[in-house]
Amino acid sequence: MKVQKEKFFNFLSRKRLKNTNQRVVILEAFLRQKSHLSTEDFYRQLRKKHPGIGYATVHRTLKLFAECGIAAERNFGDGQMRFEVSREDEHHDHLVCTACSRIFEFENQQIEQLQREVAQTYNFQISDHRLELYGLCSDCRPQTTSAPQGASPANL
Amino acid sequence: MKVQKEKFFNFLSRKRLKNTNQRVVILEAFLRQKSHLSTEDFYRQLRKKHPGIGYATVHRTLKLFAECGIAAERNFGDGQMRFEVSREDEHHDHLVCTACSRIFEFENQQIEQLQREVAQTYNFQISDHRLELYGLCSDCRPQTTSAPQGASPANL
DNA sequence: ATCTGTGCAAACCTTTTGCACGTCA
DNA sequence: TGACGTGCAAAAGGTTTGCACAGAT
Repeated sequence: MKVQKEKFFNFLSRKRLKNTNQRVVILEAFLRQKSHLSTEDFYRQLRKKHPGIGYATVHRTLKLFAECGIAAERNFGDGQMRFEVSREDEHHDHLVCTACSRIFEFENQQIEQLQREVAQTYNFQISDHRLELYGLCSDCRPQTTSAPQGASPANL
Repeated sequence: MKVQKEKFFNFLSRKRLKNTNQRVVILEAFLRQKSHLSTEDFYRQLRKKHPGIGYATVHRTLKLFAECGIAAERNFGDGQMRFEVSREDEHHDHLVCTACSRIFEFENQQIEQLQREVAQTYNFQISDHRLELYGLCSDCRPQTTSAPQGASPANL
């Protein structure tokens, strides 16, 4: 996570932006964040430790993260924007459980390669892509083959 | 498109819903619609010929279409919901041009198969999926001819 | 000292809903 | 006739912005 911190601080000084206490707090909470939290959820979690912080500040800071490349905005169609830590060297896609709302990540080079081929067919220059599989995770699907590994109501 | 009409009318009678003039008008406009219009755009287009119709009616009717299976809701992350005609026998994905906003459809069975394999790996029961490739379409990309890949600064 | 950042509240934008009236069956 | 549908306007749910004060350089 050091890479991302440096990247952000470099971004700040390059743009003549200020390195405030709030930004540091939000940055660390963001990098420590487990998964794909919505701005709202992230904000609520943050307020537990830093009650004085404002939603707008969090929102604007997350936007800065996205602008400088350490965060990626995600939108799973539920009307909420989500942010996740973004690393340069890897791209992953998502499995979204429609029952418990948990989100799992996966990576598949074959699919990525086929996407490039599709793009070539259409003479399309890809800059980004998103692939999401919606359905029931192993904990939520009707007959779990083996033992459920952690019955968790999870988020919300 | 006859299939969809019948499907909708069956749906209406099955649910004891009424077959109003507005619903017919919206249904026909929807089936005639070329591409992935947002509710707002669809509504504006519809009002040209049917100025009396209300946004809420259009919205509720599109939801009915989705519920009965002749429409699929799409969300390309721009904060607007989009509806497209949905056929049972085919699934397609999208190429979204970030310059001209046009949306192209494609179908790739290999990718679909790989998705099923990924799901199996995670013991995930897929009910739906979405794959979108974002970038520049052939009309919008800098040089369509033979630019060596990588000569583009891309986004920001 | 200056210029940016923050927190609050309000604006915004799209989707959804309540309600009184109109319409289909 | 009675239940459902419609159109209007307002609510809701989320994101974004204006502004006056606070803080970083």
